[in-house]
Amino acid sequence: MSSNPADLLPQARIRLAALELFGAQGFEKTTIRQIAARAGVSPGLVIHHFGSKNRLREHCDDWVMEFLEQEKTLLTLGPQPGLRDYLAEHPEYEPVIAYLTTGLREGGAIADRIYNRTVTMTASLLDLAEAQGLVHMPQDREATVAFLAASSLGLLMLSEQFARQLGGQQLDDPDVVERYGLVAAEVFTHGLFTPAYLETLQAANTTTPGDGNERPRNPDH
Amino acid sequence: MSSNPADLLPQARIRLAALELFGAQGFEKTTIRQIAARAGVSPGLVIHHFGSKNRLREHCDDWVMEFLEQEKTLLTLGPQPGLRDYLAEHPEYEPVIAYLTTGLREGGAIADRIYNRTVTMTASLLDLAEAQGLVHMPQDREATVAFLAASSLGLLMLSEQFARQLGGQQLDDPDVVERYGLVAAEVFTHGLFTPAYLETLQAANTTTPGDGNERPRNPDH
DNA sequence: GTCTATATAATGATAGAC
DNA sequence: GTCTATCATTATATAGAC
Repeated sequence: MSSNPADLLPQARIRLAALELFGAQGFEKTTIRQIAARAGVSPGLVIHHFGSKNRLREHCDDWVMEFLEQEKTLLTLGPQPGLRDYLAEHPEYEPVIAYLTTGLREGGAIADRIYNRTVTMTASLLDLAEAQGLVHMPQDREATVAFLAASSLGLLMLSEQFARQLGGQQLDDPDVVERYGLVAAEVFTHGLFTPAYLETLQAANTTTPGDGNERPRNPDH
Repeated sequence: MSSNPADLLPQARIRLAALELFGAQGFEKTTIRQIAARAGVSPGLVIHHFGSKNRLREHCDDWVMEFLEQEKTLLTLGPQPGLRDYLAEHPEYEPVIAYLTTGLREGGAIADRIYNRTVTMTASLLDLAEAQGLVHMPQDREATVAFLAASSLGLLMLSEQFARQLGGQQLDDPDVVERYGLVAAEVFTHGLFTPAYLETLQAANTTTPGDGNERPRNPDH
């Protein structure tokens, strides 16, 4: 991620190449030969430095998580107006975002780490907003954080389909950013359903659950 | 999916075995030999009936989408109280849900089909709710539908991490269902942020975007 | 540290007997 | 339709020269 890849030492070039390929193609579809070719070294050197393909993945995982610790802003970015310009100023973030997205999709250890990191970040941002009186916190704070974290990361995982429906191709396309930003703001400020909706749901929760009648009342659909 | 797998014809057993394995392990990690073993046939017969591993996947895709057309309720299910009992009554849905989740994660053709189907379903449900006066629709209806569809499917893709944080293991665990249901109802009814939040965001959108200052105002984080 | 050459294993797909 | 046997390819990982 530092300046020119050709200036990096072979070991760093290998890690960078692996990071980019894992993020773009996924772990399974990426071969050691591809990584070696992109890094400009032999396949044998990849194994010599990292032991195995799996250990190379772990190194990439650690590297990305450490990168996120230093660049805390990255995990707070959603499809809001500033995103496009922010990414334009920091082109070295793109492979990291691809790695995060692919890592979440593939599951495994890195997905848990990203999710947990997002939860922590979301919680502190929510604390900040609450301290400024900008939020009226639901009773279940932990569930709120979980819901927000899963929603934002879920949107990232579905960014391709989401952006396409909104007339763009990427999450940071201007049209996508504007339309999503306005809707999210509206929904998260005024809500989407009338209070009558909430009352029927709460009534269903206090009565016998599982009779099947409360299903259509789910506000998530 | 019909009664006992042993009663099915070999071709149907192969399709069922492939569906379950693709959903549980993903397409890449599943081998033709595994499918054949689970279906109780030889690897050669798998190819003889479906031509190739990729064509077998396409058959599974088509089968699942057709299944969804008949069982429309399935795609409207979120982690609400009725889910657990509903799935208990229909154990044959579990492999389908796993296939949907894994298919969304792996991307490709099936992910688009699932997303588009969810959008259609979400739109009609929103229409229904609006007709009953239960929803105050944002200006951008299409973006609202896209947001709701991506949110619910994103939650499905992250159900493992989400459920774990809420003290469960699956999306349909009682604790998870109850806590999520209440928070979602609260957020989607009353909203999460104060109107001041919305005003600052709209002000940022009408002025010059991309100065970086409107980033922390994103209500999604 | 870096390379070439190769061992070893597993996979998707084919061929042909029954 | 169903099987066994096998081909051809590709992958990770190793061994050893330089």
